[in-house]
Amino acid sequence: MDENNKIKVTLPDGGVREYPAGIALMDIAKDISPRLAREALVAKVNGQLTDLARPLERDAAVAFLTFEDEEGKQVYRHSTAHVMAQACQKLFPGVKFAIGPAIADGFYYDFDTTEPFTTDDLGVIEKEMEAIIKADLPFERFEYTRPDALDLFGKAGQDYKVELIEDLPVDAPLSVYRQGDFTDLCMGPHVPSTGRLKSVKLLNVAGAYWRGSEKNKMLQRIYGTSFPKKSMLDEYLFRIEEAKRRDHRKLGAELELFSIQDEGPGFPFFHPKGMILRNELEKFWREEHAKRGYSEIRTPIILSRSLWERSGHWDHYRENMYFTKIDEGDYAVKPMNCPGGIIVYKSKLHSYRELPIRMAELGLVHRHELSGALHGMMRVRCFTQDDAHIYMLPSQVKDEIIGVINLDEDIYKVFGFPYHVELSTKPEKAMGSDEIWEMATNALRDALETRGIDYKVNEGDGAFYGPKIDFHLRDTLGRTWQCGTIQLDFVMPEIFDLNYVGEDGQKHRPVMIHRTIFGSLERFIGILTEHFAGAFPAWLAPVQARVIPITGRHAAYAQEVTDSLSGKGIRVEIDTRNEKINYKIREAQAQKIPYMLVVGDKEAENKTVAVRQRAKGDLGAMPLADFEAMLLEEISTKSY
RNA sequence: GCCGAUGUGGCUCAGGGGUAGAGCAGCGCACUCGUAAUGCGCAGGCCGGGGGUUCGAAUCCCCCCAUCGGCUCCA
Repeated sequence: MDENNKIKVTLPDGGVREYPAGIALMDIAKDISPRLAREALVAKVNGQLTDLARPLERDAAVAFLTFEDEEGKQVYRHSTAHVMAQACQKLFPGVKFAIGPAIADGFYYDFDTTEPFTTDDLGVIEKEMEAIIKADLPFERFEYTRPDALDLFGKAGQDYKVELIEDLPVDAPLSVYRQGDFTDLCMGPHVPSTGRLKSVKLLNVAGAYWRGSEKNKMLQRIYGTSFPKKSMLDEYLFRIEEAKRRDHRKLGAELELFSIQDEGPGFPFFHPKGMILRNELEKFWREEHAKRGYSEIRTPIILSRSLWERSGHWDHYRENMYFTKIDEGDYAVKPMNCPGGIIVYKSKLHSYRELPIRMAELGLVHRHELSGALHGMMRVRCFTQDDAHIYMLPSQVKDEIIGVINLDEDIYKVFGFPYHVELSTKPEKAMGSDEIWEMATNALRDALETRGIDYKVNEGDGAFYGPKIDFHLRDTLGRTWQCGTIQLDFVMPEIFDLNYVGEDGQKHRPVMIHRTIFGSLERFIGILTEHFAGAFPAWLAPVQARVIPITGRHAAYAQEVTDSLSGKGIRVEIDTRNEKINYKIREAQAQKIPYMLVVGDKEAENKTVAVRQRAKGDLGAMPLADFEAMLLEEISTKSY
């Protein structure tokens, strides 16, 4: 390239600048502004993330990314992961490196070590990282041929890197990054030098299987995060602490909603207040389903082994099931409701005129989840699915799927939380031919596209009998949990020889949908608790109002108010304890009761109540009847 | 199930080889009070369970169990 050649650089603001060909991106940043040079972490050249040290040879659109940009942030964290790996290389000679990506809010790196890391090691590693950062080592990029790279990492004993290279396409370009004495296979890009990294915090260690398969060796994963400013790190750590305060397990105990006890790991207890919440949800659910032409059934929890053999659960789901013996016979506790529901369908002959049949069941299922997987109400070993099975003509499939999607959206809307949708395809352990799976998967995809819903594909994650659309909700720490699901099934109707009588008087095979909206009452209540931080909307609140007499003198009027509210179907409590008003309010606030009704001399005299709303505070006095009307309206509209 | 951590009264936590402490909650008494903690007193724990070391174990060691954070799995 001729030194005298000029190239044109187009910046995001549309401005065009000329530079000599071969100029380093960093020098362009410096030319634009010293501040940009200081803050830029990486460049985007024609949409391609690129190290700042690399030269620019021809005309290009260039953008400089800082920590404020999502991609800049990822590069920052990824570079931090490399620094952590370098620290581990020094502290734990012989350690092997697997992968170390940036993730939401941080990064991790997986190591193969002779001794597992302990929490104490984190501090030591952090110290070493600080030294590396202080040394301000440049991140240098090198291109390698495949044989050279294999030789480099092979000689270094880096088996995982060798495996990674072997799995790359033969003609793929290989890049290697080096800072100081640490060399890693990496696509890059990276920040210019380790000195760019400021506030680093290693958060925890965890075992993680190589390539995510439990068949592989368990590696040691260290999670951490990093920020360009200490204050940002502190704020992040504070946010995590904040989030823990909304943890449904903590709130469940504090608000006396539910609990999990040592006597029943994974088997939740619903306490009186949690039952109110649950019953309200069920009531709402029944209303919405009745409106949409669903009937409701209930099937037994224990059914014979032969049924589970026929359904395929025996072959595909046995390790998750509980078994029992009755007299001489083998039985299983149901892990799913479908076989029971199918028996109901088969109990009589069906005409094509009846279809679609939408049969719902709040079914209690038991599944043996791995002990380490249990998580509050989010993952338990017995739970109530708000299940339904839809039996339909092949021609009705698309409309029925869309109908379920609409129901999902309508119901989630009432709670106002965000969700995302995934489409899961055929798993390894599956029943049914590829053609059937293909057809079913296309039907789901088609319905999603018709409704214009954004979704992500989750390969191999379908149920063993069919592909599915999943609705994922977010908990307070950002973890997502599958709740609603729509599973299209051509397999069960076949195995169970389901049929309906068609127009032609002949038997035909219906198609089935398995679906849930809440997913499970338990998980949904967990999500709901965290979403509202325990401050449930009035229609769900276990106690909707608490009457607080100022002194014992006002107990009679307080009782009158309580009786009146209670007579109108409002869930109300009275606090006649011999305590000061501040104390009683504090406690009612802590219980997140939507309304506190303070009554003293003035209120007793005027037949009013002094209303305090848990979020808005003191609303002043109003006639009791007005308050009742207001609250009843709030309840019936399910406002939040 | 796997890796790491944790387990002390209802809750939050201190103690760390010599036989258990605080605050809050609970109970009793006094105060009769106007929008987030009135004061005093009382009661409450075989320190997750089982083994071992020791004259002596909540404390040290081993094995379980449960929980927390991940991995895997899933509603």
